[in-house]
Amino acid sequence: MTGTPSPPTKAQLLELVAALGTAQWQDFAATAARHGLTSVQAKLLAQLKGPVPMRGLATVLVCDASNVTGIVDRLEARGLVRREPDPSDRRVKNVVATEEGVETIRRVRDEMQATHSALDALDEDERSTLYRLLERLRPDLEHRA
Amino acid sequence: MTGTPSPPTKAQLLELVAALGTAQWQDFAATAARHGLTSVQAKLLAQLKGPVPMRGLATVLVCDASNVTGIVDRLEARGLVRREPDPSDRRVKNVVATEEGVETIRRVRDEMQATHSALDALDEDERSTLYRLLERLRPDLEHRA
DNA sequence: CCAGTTGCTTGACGATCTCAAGCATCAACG
DNA sequence: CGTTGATGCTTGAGATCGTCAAGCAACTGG
Repeated sequence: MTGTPSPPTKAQLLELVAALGTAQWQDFAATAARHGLTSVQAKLLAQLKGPVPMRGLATVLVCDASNVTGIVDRLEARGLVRREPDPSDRRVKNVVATEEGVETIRRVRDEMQATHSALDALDEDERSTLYRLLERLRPDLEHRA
Repeated sequence: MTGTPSPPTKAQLLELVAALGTAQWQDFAATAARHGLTSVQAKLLAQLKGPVPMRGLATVLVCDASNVTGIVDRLEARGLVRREPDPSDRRVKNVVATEEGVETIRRVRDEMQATHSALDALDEDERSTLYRLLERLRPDLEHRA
């Protein structure tokens, strides 16, 4: 009954991965927009588990430091983020999410309905399998970029 | 030997999917940049299997039609794309990739090294499994957005 | 103390994005 | 027909995002 189910070409798999990445990004962007955030602002906010220096944000977001200045400016103007001096290096400014910032990004995560309902389509075993496969892709994808 | 390998929470899976989507997008953007294209220009070019009306591009890219005008303007100025009148509706302009445009986007696809080497880490069975799982995610993710 | 490096900001400029407004064309109805 | 409304595309204004070059402050290693 289960002969070989015609293995996908690398190109097909690549296209599917790209399509899903795009769809998830749209879901994220649309959800963030409902909270008055651009997708980049939401992405930055999502990095703030603790205090992070501007330079660190630029590295994570893979962009110029001067770009981070503007994004943090706008988030700070809305009270979602705060700049704190670094006690051990006076050049550094650490960015911290305010309570409102934390709450906002938590809501965005919770309200990504398309993504949530997609993952609900899988049972626990399937999620485990998917997780293990994706974990194998991670190192190559992140280090060669 | 293979007890339950601690099933990932939905949040963990979600984070992993997001991280991989981002990494692949970076790979795509960096590769496109080597050919003098922005990521958005490359993405638009990737849609052109045949003639596509401006409106259709706006739908696929999930953005305003006026935005497409500018992107196509720049691609056209570089000879990667052409605007053709639609024979059955004089309002419509169909966008077609020139030979150079086709060749350029083909190269971008071929040269996404991070993505290719990541997929090479999987054998054929694993790719089949991954493909089937991702296909199940697709409908929910794309339609609810 | 001095030279070089690093962290952040500013300013200039281009690309992306949305919205409102405008023009041309189509489609439908009387 | 001809008017009315919807549709496709472009233009212009204004905000955000992104880079680069330049500048200032502060750290680091002699």
